[in-house]
Amino acid sequence: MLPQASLPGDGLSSGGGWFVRRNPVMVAAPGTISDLLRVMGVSQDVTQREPALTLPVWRVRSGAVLLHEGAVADFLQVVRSGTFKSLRTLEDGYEQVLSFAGPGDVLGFDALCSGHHASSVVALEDSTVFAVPLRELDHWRQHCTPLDQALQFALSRQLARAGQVAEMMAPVASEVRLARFLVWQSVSMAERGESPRRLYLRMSRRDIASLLGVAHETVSRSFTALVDWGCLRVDNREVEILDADRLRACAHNTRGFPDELARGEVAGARRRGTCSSNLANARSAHRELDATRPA
Amino acid sequence: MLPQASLPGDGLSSGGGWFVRRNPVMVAAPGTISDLLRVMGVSQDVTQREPALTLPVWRVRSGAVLLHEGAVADFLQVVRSGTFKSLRTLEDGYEQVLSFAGPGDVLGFDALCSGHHASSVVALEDSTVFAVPLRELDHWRQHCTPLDQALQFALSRQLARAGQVAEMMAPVASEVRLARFLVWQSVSMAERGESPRRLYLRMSRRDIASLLGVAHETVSRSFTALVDWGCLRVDNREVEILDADRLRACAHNTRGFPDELARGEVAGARRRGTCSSNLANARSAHRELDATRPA
DNA sequence: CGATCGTTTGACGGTGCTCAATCACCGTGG
DNA sequence: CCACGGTGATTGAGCACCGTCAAACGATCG
Repeated sequence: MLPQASLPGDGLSSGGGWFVRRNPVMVAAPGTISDLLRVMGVSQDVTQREPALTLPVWRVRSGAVLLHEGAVADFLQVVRSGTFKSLRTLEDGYEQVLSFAGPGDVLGFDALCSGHHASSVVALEDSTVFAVPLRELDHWRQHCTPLDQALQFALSRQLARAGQVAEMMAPVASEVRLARFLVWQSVSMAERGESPRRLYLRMSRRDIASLLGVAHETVSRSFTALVDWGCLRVDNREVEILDADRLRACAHNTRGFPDELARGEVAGARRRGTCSSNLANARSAHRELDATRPA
Repeated sequence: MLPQASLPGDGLSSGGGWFVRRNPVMVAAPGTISDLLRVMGVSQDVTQREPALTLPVWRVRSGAVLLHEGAVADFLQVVRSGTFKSLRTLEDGYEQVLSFAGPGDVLGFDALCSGHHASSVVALEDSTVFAVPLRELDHWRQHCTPLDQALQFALSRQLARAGQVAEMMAPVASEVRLARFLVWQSVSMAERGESPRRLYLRMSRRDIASLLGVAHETVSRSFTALVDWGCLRVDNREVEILDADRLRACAHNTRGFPDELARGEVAGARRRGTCSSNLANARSAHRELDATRPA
């Protein structure tokens, strides 16, 4: 029932069939620069300085492709409402999800260096975006300093998030990856002012699986494992975090079930032998780094 | 104990041990904006417009930590020469390599949104960087348009690369990941004007393993597998690509050894059963995407 | 209500992680 | 000069996590 997206009933549905339909995106009423800045986190009002500047707002239906990988880049997009996933389609049809984006996030910036989009972007629910023409981007950045700084800020955040995604793809137990993903989702929700305990996941198990680098069946199994361990309550895409501390402990641990929680309370759940991992660079050669965390 | 850190006797070592030591990086002669722009790929000379602007150049010895994860960010770095790795240290001491950076690449931009570095940066060989004070960054960007555009270009490329890294971490056979990594390294070398056939890897097997999301022993085994398949010749960190087409074919295939190469020539090397993968989003639900590649 | 897709659960087999030993390489110091 | 400790790279053996295949159930929408 997808209980409500962000912009219900826009009356533009256009009924046509799937991929033949030309416009997965449709133009809505234009927005102002102030609207754009607000969603990007700039409180300051610049209406008086640039009153006339407006830019198009597009509606994107759930499942529609906003940006096509390989297509020439015309616009930079900033999410106004809704949720998107960014993905690359590998040569054999495989889809690798790279990130999820919500209000305030920038889409399509990776196309600037080559002129072609390096990744596709698909709406996970009915959404709206600001479409900034690439031709005018430099002009606006030079004439609207808050916009420029907000853009740099968003790009920096996007790079930092790419690192977090790599952490979630790190070769650790699948339950740990899912726990990290849920913690990450939780703090994302909190940053947007929503409840960090009750999550409604907009993405499918497949998408989560691709982001975490596991099979989607494994995501299901990891969900039930976290439920068995008392961390969560799960009903399809609704997730309630019952024990945030335990979930975080699981997310921090390299492999499987955290040690200090293994005794008693969750009987018989312990099944892995080792808890230290040889994987990758644990305790590698950079002693300067180790020095920052004295034994 | 902790036998020596990054600076084998630079005179600054201050004898007092490890992390207390202040300067793993040393100041060299300052560079000009033109130098910075040149390494970032801007041919245009702006010396006449901004003749007086110079900025510090730092020397970073092999193994030294240029940026510390969690530290407050003072500078933005642009690689002038050498190679770096960027990594995040997880809570349990695990090191996740995020990317490798060479001349022209920007380091530390992920700190702009939070004020603290989201990742550490370590030199893989003796290197030099331009250090751009964050306080002056906006000023320079506004007064030197080529620098600003070069920065945006570099950031866009960095985001695109993050996607490629995710592809290399994708859950496919380990030999495929290594093949993708080598192809990626090869084109990187070609872009810098060096030979795409003969590679000298600056990073250790551990670092490669972390980037690919496998154990470092598996990287060794995958190297020997690619050698057995006739793709490579490997001597420690020197790699010669013998059959680029076959290597690319292996990199494109989802799992293991490419089919069309399996017969005859490499006898007995075939050992995997399936070649199609259920993993993640192969052929998932987005019909618009399929429309772009007609059957 | 039927078709389609998403989710869950089960069983099985294989890839790759773990542990371990060995070798090569290097700078150090006897 | 060679012995010595330390690091990195390689190879082998064993096992278990997770990918694959399969089936069943639930959800959604026409």
